[in-house]
Amino acid sequence: MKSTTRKSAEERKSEIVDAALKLAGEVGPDRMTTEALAKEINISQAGIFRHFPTKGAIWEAVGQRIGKLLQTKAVLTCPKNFELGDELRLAVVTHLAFIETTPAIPAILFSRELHAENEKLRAFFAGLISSRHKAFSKLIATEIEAGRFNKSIDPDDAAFLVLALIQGLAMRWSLNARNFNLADEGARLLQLQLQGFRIEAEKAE
Amino acid sequence: MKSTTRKSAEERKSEIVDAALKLAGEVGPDRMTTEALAKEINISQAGIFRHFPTKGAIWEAVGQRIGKLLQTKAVLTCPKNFELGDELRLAVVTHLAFIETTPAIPAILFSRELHAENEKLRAFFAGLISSRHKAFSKLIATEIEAGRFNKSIDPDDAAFLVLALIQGLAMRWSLNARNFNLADEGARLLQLQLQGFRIEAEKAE
DNA sequence: TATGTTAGTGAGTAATTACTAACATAATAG
DNA sequence: CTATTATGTTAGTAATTACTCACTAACATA
Repeated sequence: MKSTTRKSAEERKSEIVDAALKLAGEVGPDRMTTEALAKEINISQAGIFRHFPTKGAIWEAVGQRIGKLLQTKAVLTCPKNFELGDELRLAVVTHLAFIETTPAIPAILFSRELHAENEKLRAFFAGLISSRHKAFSKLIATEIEAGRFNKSIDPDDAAFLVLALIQGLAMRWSLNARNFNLADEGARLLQLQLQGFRIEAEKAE
Repeated sequence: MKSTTRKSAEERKSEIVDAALKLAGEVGPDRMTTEALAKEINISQAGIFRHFPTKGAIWEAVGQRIGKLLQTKAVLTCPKNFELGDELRLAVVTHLAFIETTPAIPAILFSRELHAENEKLRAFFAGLISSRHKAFSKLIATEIEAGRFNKSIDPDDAAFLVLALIQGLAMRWSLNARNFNLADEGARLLQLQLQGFRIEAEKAE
């Protein structure tokens, strides 16, 4: 196996990022070595460094990729004709479904790479999360203006609760070896969460 | 510095665990090497292994220590004479204050050690969290029975929301370089969270 | 004081891993 | 067809790090 067809740098780069995303989810971000990456796409370990100068650069590319995916998924599913007031729920469930198909996301969020080694990556993810927070906050503000949510609620704080719901759930999912359905569990909890925001909670009985 | 007074194994073990807890919070759990540990308590690196057979064993001891501390703090502060209905809030704020003084906890929760390398440690922390969940659930059930919380609420789910609040907040704190007050932020968010559970939320105007 | 035990050390080892250097060949432009 | 460039390989290196081993000195006590 010495000579086969070669791929363009662009294509290879993309392959490497794909593989990184896959392995980060499967074996964990900190066990994703350049060796493992190389094996995954059938090139030599040194070959990786033809396309990325450092491993950190691979992580940054992975961050970018996740950012794009998140946006794509969010945009793709959002403009459907859902009854007003369900946009928030839709956004959250979409997000959870995305996490479920891309388990590397919480894994990276819990990784040493992000928390200790790669300041750039940390800042990038902090930005991603912040932008989600803003989006949730805006949706909640809309609900309040429409008189569906209690107007004493601070949209930013409420958005933090919703974000925490997602992150806390992701953490539980991770600690429990991903052995339950994220989107289902999330939908149920969100129901309870949003009920607390509503102006006329259907108080049973 | 060749010979000084020696310490008992018990004492040294305790010192090592203390140092591990400290360093895990300061430099991160996965950067806490046996070398760093040894330096922290002024013995040789090899000396560490007189007291623990493997590094994993140190982590397990750290887990135990955290478990004990958590229990101590929780027990110490709980039986005060707070107005009924504030026990839950007290429990959460106490927990957050504890995390704030022991930042190794969220750090460990996000560590590779826990998520990929040390199944025993993962199980231990999963157990810790589970027991907190049960405690919260019980407190919430009490509130429901007392007619202060909406009786349509599932105590387990509500407890998950409260736990998620803590964990999500801890994660934000971690990602933001711990640059805000955990307990304060938590108290405010909890207010909003619990307001949603109450039977007579003070709907402003 | 002799003796066994235990805490501690200094020097090393094996494994891992990001990264490099020298060389090789496919693709491609002139 | 040839020269160049881009993609790839093989074989390393330096650093890190958990862990071992042979040995020593402090301590207890018979």
